[in-house]
Amino acid sequence: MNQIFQRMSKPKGNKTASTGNGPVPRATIGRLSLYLRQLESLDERGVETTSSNQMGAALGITDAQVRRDLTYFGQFGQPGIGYQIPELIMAIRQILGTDQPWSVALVGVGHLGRALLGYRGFVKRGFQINHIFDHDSQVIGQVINGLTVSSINDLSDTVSAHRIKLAAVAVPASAAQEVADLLVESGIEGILNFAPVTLLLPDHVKLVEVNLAVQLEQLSFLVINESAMVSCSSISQAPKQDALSSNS
Amino acid sequence: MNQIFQRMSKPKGNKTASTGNGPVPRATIGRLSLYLRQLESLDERGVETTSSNQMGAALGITDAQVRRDLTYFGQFGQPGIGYQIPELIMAIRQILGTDQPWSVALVGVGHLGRALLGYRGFVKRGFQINHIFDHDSQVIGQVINGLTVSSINDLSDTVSAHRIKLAAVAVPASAAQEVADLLVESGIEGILNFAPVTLLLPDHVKLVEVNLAVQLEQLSFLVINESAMVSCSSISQAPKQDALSSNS
DNA sequence: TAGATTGTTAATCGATTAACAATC
DNA sequence: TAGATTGTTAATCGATTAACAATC
Repeated sequence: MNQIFQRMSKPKGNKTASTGNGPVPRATIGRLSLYLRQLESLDERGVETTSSNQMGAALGITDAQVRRDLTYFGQFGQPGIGYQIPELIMAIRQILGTDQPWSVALVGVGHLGRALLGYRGFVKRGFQINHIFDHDSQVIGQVINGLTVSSINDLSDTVSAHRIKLAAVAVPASAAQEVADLLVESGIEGILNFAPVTLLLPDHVKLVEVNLAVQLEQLSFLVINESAMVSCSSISQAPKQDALSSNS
Repeated sequence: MNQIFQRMSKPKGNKTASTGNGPVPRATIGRLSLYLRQLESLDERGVETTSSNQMGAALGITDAQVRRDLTYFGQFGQPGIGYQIPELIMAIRQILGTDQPWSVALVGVGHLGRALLGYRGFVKRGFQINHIFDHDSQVIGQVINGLTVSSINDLSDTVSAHRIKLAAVAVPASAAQEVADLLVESGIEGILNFAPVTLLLPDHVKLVEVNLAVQLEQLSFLVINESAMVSCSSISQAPKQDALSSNS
């Protein structure tokens, strides 16, 4: 069991948690994000309590799945009552690591980069883009959303000086591996990659790929196969990787 | 068996295909996109033949998985030889429905919309954004990437007149459901949704959600759980839906 | 021929769900 | 109390993989 599991294992201090729970399915993490969004929406409307049944219904999954997903991390509900929404929101944020803000470096300030800069969903979830970099001397020095574009040459110093852990890579495919190498050298811990290339990274640097062409191909497949699945969220499913609680 | 399966079932005309193959796993479709990207890359370098072993190694999956994925749709290889790359590329394109171009309507021409407009990966994969719409009268009439921004009021007429099947929704969360309703009324068949809301759509309209906050939360989870999985592509995994070959 | 690699089966592995005692 | 709902187990379902005969 690693840090987060220990931290979350007895949130109510009333039971021994997750004995024999086994590894966390990958899909569970994606669903936790969706639970969180749903819970935040209920919270904004002033709802104070919910049930696994209600949460599942909103996302098209079973109540058993919701409860199972949560119990990988502890016990958050009250039998007969359900879940206290503010409490569960805090718990899920802690599990996902968004109970504290993350500073994110953005590399590549084209349209996609600017879209990410302007995306309020990031800030809302505790991700703050604090440093932006580009290769293009025409762009360097520009101020966008209150941030000055730095030269890619400064990336290494800035990332290591500020101990930035996360980066979003929004550069052309041809430059992505080079940028990734720079980030790795500078001590980055996780990369969100938008470039349509398979990045090669050391094991200790985590990677999430966002591949828009893949998403659109999923959609065209669904459309031409009328009988196929109804919808499809962006919960990630990796090419076979170790299960979540296995060792890296 | 539906259209595509019949079409693909005997690509080499030499065997009875996919008897008892069962439904196509959802993850298989996502991997087909990745195979395609890998194959195109090999093809560009002039490589003519590959093997399940080579393809799997490039994506970190087993050779058995690659072969299994392909045999849901037919027999594309030669024992002892492997796969002819150009032939397999064509076959996968046909499976995914990208052997013919798709016309895509884009709704919302903010930074994200512009990023999508400029994304060469779409065109390369046969997706062409031919119509763009926005709500903002300041933006309507502007020419972006050779396309004139139309009023959202014209969306319905344009989509139905041109029988456009796919749309990308890149509007704020608050407007997304309204836009989706408009698209559905106009006869759209598939929606790629970038707005962070759960869209409600009739069953016959397919949906793929791209949720950037979810992706970043996956990344932060991975980073704070050092022992977690190494990486994570954007192959979609839905909250439980029907399997691919089941009926809609 | 010997070596390589496919397509496919059966075995394994992992994730989801139904069911229910425990609890409020 | 009766009704609701949890946490958890065992059963089910689905996806991956090892192994191998068939084939080039």
